[in-house]
Amino acid sequence: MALQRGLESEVVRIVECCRTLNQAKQVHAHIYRNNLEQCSYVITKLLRFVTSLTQVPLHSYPRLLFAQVHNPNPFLWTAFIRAYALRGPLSQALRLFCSMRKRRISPVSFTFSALFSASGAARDTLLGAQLHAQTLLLGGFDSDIYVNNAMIDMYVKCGFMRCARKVFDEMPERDVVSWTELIVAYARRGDMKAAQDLFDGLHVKDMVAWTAMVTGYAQNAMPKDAVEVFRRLLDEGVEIDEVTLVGVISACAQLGASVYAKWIRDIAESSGFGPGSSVLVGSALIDMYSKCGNVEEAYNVFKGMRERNVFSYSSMIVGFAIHGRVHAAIKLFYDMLETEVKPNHVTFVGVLTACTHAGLVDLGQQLFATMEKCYGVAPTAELYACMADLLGRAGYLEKVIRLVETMPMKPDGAVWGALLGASYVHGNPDVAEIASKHLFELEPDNLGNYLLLSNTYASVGRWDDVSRVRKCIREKNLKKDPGWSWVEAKNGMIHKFAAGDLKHPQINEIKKELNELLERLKGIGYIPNLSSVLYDVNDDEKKLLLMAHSEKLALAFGLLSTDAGSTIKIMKNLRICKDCHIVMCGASRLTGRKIVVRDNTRFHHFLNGACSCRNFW
DNA sequence: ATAGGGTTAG
Repeated sequence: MALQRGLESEVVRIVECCRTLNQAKQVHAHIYRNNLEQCSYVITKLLRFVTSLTQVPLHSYPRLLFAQVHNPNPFLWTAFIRAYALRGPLSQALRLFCSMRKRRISPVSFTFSALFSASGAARDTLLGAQLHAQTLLLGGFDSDIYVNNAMIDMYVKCGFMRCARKVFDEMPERDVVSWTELIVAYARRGDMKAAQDLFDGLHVKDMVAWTAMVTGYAQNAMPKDAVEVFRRLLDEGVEIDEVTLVGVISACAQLGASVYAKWIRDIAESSGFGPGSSVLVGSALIDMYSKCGNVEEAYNVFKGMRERNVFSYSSMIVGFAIHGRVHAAIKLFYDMLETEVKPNHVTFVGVLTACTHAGLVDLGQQLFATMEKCYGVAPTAELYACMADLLGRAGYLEKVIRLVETMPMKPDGAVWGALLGASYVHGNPDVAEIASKHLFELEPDNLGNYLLLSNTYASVGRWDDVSRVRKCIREKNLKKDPGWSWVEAKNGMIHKFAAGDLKHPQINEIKKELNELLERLKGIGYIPNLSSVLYDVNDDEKKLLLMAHSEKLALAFGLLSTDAGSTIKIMKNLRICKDCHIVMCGASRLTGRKIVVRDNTRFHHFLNGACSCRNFW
């Protein structure tokens, strides 16, 4: 007996060396020669290997392996069921499970965890619940930690949070995996409060649990909290890996400040996950640098990567596009086509955005038309929105309407929003009415849409319509998002300004600097652009309101607080207005400074009186 | 055996 066991484990060790199907078949012959072909243990190992080869159909050789054992034990059954559970069809996995039950063979916990995982992946709630009932009927499984964890995962994937929570609350013993599964589930639903409460109650936090919190905050647009959690994780001496880094890098990208960028880059490099060694970290850094206004450094990271994937290319293309480096974006796209890396729909979002910013309608249309046939990328709603923006901004409003009518999915807010924006730019209230009618249904509380419609009316002097829309805004009690701007001082400190904000300690100096700048600008022909004011007030009041725009305050502070010759970096939460854009152009000429403004969608690089967007935004 | 993963328009 002992001799037999020794032989079994020796053969199993040989099985574990298999790398190809042919090798597996040779080992199988060896198994025959040693009379081990009925041994479930050995065959289970071999079956696990051959079912991991995705090119081998399960009904061919694997099925033969399984069928030749007369009395397969639960582990062999499970290995075969698991293969179908993972690779499908799920119905076949169930059929096998039923035969196993008919033969009165008891499943093991692994059998259930495989089936739960498959029903979760298939979002098959009914099946999941039936299997849950089975575990209760059979008994003994309700205390099994693997089975319970798999059940939590299944309910979470199917969207049944309360069932998942009930399993969690009632299981006699939980491990860090059970906790993390729920933390992630709450974070994905946007409930960071619940996630944080659970996390606080977890006593043995490991790297994965910490990472789930960092990523959760980053994904819910709470970058400061993400960075805060990451700092605490470092303080506690928890190990980090590339997944942890990606979460916090994404948070730093949202913060958009150079100090955070430098801080996390150093940490990434010193922990051995620099862009040279990790595609994941490298791609995240590309996105971060471009969102921090440093597209050159983004490109340096890109060039320094040993391996590049679709995320690296897409992030870089999008980066070039939002910085107005249109030709760099398009060139990189064509370079990418020469590599093994296949573009996806985000790649096309990037290259189409680049076309939009340069008004390259023909190229954009051609790419959009051939995208699916040549590159296997099916058009998504986002891509239709890009096309609506491309055509609309170039003035082809009817083409956008035709595009919307023919798109295979229901047009979303982005598509109608692009059309409304284009109607405003081209002063077409009739089309603006069509777009806003849909937008008011899809996004009833989005003030921006009402303002765009109202301003489109105003631009052609339809004042009755203007007051009608304004009345509607009042009735709905919609409030304008306060405009904020941030600017980096010399030491990397971030200073925040609201429109008309007088609370800054250096406000008097700032006002003086701004007034002087505006006077000098008037000397070279600057006239305040009163149509940038969205309020119905007299011209003097409009001039005052314009002067108080947060980006102008930020600009003045930037001029005061940074060295002559250095770049001024401003971030803002709303779209930059025409008047501020004119002022930034002029200021870059008068002061010789480079000014970079990140508004809510893209970057403007002002240098020597011109903007990288060529006044087209 | 089970948990954490980056790029997206107006």
